[in-house]
Amino acid sequence: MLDAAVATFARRGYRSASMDEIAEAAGVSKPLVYLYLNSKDELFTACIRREADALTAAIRAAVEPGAPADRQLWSGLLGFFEHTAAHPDGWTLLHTQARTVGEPFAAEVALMRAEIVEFVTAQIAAAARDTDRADPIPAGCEVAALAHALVGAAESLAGWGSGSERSGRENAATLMNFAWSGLANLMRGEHWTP
Amino acid sequence: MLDAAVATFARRGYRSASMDEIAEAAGVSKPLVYLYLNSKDELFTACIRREADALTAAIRAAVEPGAPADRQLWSGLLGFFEHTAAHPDGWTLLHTQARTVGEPFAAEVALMRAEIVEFVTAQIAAAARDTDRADPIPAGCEVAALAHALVGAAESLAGWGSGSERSGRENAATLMNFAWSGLANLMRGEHWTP
Amino acid sequence: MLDAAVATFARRGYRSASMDEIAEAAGVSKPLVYLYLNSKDELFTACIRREADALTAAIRAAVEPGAPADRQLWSGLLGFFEHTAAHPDGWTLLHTQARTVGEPFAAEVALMRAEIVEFVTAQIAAAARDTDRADPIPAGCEVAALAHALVGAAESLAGWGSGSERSGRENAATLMNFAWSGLANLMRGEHWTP
Amino acid sequence: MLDAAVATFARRGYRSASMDEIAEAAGVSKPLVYLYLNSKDELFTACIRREADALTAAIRAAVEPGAPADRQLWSGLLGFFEHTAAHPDGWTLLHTQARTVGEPFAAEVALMRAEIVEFVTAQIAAAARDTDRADPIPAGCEVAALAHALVGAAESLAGWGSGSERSGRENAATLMNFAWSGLANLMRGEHWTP
DNA sequence: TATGAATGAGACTTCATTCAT
DNA sequence: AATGAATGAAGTCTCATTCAT
Repeated sequence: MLDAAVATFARRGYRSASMDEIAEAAGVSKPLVYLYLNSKDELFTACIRREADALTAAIRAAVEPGAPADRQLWSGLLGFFEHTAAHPDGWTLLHTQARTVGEPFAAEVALMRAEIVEFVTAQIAAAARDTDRADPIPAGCEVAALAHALVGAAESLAGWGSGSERSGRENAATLMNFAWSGLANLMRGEHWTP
Repeated sequence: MLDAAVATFARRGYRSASMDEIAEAAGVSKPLVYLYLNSKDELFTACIRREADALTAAIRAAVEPGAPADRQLWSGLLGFFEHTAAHPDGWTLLHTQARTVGEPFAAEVALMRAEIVEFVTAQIAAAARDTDRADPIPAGCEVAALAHALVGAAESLAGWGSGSERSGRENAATLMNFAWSGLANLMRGEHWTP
Repeated sequence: MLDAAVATFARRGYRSASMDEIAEAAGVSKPLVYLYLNSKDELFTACIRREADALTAAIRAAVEPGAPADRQLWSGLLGFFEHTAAHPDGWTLLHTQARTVGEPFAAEVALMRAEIVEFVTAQIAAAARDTDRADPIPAGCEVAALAHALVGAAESLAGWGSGSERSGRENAATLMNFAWSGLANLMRGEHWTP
Repeated sequence: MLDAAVATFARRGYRSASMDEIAEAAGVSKPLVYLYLNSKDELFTACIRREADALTAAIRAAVEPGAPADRQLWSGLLGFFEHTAAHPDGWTLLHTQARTVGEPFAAEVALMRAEIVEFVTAQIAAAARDTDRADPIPAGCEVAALAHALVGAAESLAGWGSGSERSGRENAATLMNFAWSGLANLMRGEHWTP
C-alpha cells in the first residue's frame, strides 16, 4: 500500500496526488487507506520515512567499514547509485517532491541528507589526515563545502542516469575521477586560482 | 505582477499557491491576472520562462568570450552563484518547484539546464583539446557526465549557500579547486580506479 | 449495552454519536451491536423507549391511587423529579436530544409526554369536579393548557435543578405552591384580567 | 440567506442539515454561503444570534416600562408568545436545536434565556416588595425557582400553541391566571404543604 | 480597463453498514 | 456467538475560473 503511495506521490507531487488516486493504485478503497494511515500528511510522512531509511540502509550496507577513505567513498557511492536506480520513485519522492511541501517534510529529508553529507565529510577529513601537510585544505574551501558539492554532483548524476542507461559503476567512477582526484591535488597544495 | 507570482509560487509551490494569494500579493484583482495571463498554467510558465531567461542571461553576461576554458568556466560559475544569491525566489522556482509539477513545466526547466550543461561541456571539451594526449578522457566517463556532475555540484552549493553566508566567489573557487583540478589530473592520464 | 448507548447519545447527540463510540463504550464489538439492534435508528428508538418507560413507570409507582387530587399530583411530581435527577442521561436523551432528530423519534417522546400531561389533566379535572361551582375554569384557559403549562414548568425545574443542588422535594413544593394554589383561586372564581 | 439557514437548521438539526441543503434552500450556490459566512459553525452562530436578538427585542418592545409588575409581565408574555408564533423556525432553533450541539452554541442560548428569567425574576421581586409582609416567599421556594418555572411553562405553551391554533393572548392569560395568581396566594402567606 | 460577485468541480475525511471467518 | 477488515455514500470546505458592470 505504501508502494502505491510512493509511486503516486513521486509522479504527481503531494498536492496533486489525490487519495482516490492512491487508493486505486493500491487496489483498495479509500477508507482503508485512512484506516491504516490516518491522513494524507501521515501517509506522506510514512512514505518519506520509509524511503529515507531504505536509502541510508542501502548505503550503510554498501560501505566496507575498515577500508581506506577512498575505498569507503567509492563503495558508498556505488550503494547510493544502485539503490536510487533500483527505486526511482523513492528517489524522486525524496529528492524532488518532499522538499516542496513544507517544513516538517523537508526537515525529514534534510536529516537524511545531512547524514549522507556527514559520511562524505568524514571520508574527506580522513583523507586529509593521511596527508603529511599541516594545512591541506585552503581557506574558504571548507571540507563541508566540498562534501556538499560532492553530494550535489551525485544527486545530479542519479537523476541523469535514470534517463539514459548509465550503470551505477560508471557514475561512481566518474565522481571518483572527477572529485576525489581533485581533492588529492588540493591536499598536495596545488590550488586553482583565478 | 510576475514578481508577485514568482515569490508566491516559490514560497508555496504551484498547487498551494492560490490565484487569490497571487493577485493580492500583486496588489491587483484576480480577473486582471486572468486578463494578462490566461490561466494558472500560463502564469506559471511565464514565471519559469522569465526566471530561466534571466539566469542564462546573467551567466552569458558573466563569461569572457575569448578567455581560456578554465577562466570561462570560473566566470560563468561566478555569474551563476551571484545571480541565484540575488534572486533566491527565482532560483527556488526553477530548481525546487518547477520540477515537481509535471511534464510541461519540468521540460521548460530541463531546457534551461541543458543549455548550462552544454556550456560546461564545451569548456571541458576545449580543455581536453588543448591537451596533447590522444584520448584524454577514459571510457565510461564521458564529458557529458562530468558536466552534469559539475552542474549538480553547483546547484547543491547554491542551495547550501543561501542558508549560511557564503559568497559566490567562495563557492566558485571551491568548485574550481574541486572539479577542474580533478579534470586536469584526468587529462594527464591519472585515473582513480577501484 | 443500552446503558452505553443512552449515555453516549445523551452526551453527543444522535448524529454526533458514532456507532464506534457506542460499541467501545459498551465494551463490545460493533457488529455485535448490529446483531442485537439492527441499525442506528432502531438503537436510538430502543433507548428512547426504555427511558420513556422507565420515567412513566417511576411516576406511576410514586402516585398514591386513592388519594385526593393535590396529593396525587404532589407525589407524581416527586416521582418525576427524583427519577430525572437519578437518571440525568436518560432525561437528557428524552428532553433534549430526541426532539431534535426528526419525526419518528420526536413522536415517541411526544407520546410519553402526552401520557404525563394526561395524568396532570386528570388531577386538575378532578379538583374542578370537587368544586361546587358550575363552571370553575374560565373560557380560553382550558384544563389542557394548564396541564401543559405545569408540565413545562416541571421540565424547566428538572433541567435547572441538575445544575445546582436542588432536591426533588423543593422542586415539587415550589410547583405546588406556584401552580396548584393558582388553580385553587381560579376555581374560586378569582381570575386575573389585564 | 440566513432565513433559509434558520429554516433548515430548525427542521433538520445542526448535524443533519447539510450545507448543500441550506444553499439550495437559499437559492444560491454553496461557495457563496461560504463566502459570506465562513463555516457551518459560524453560520449556525449567526442564526442563533439573530433569532435570539429578535426574540429579546420583541419582548423588550412589548413591555410597558412604567406599569405595575403584573402588567409588565403580562405584556412581556404577550410579546413572547406573539413573536414565537410568528417565527416558529426561529423558536425551534433556539429552544430545541441550539441546546444540543455543544457548549459555544448552548451558551449563546443560555445567555438569552438568562435575560428572560432575569426579567421575570424582577417582576416577581417587585410584586413581593409591594406586599406588606416581611417575608412573603417561603424557604426553599426562591424567587429564581419560581421564575424558572414560569419561563418553562411559557416555553411549553409556546411549543404547544404552534400545533393547535391558540392565540398569544390566550396563552398569556392562562399563565397569568395559573402562576401569578398562585404567587399572590403565596405572598399572602397561604402555602400548600403536603 | 478593472472588478465584485458567483460557481462547478473536486479534495480530504467520516461513518453506518456488511462480510468472511 | 462474535469480530477484524473493508467500503459506498455523503459531508465540509477550497479554488480556478467566469460574468455583468
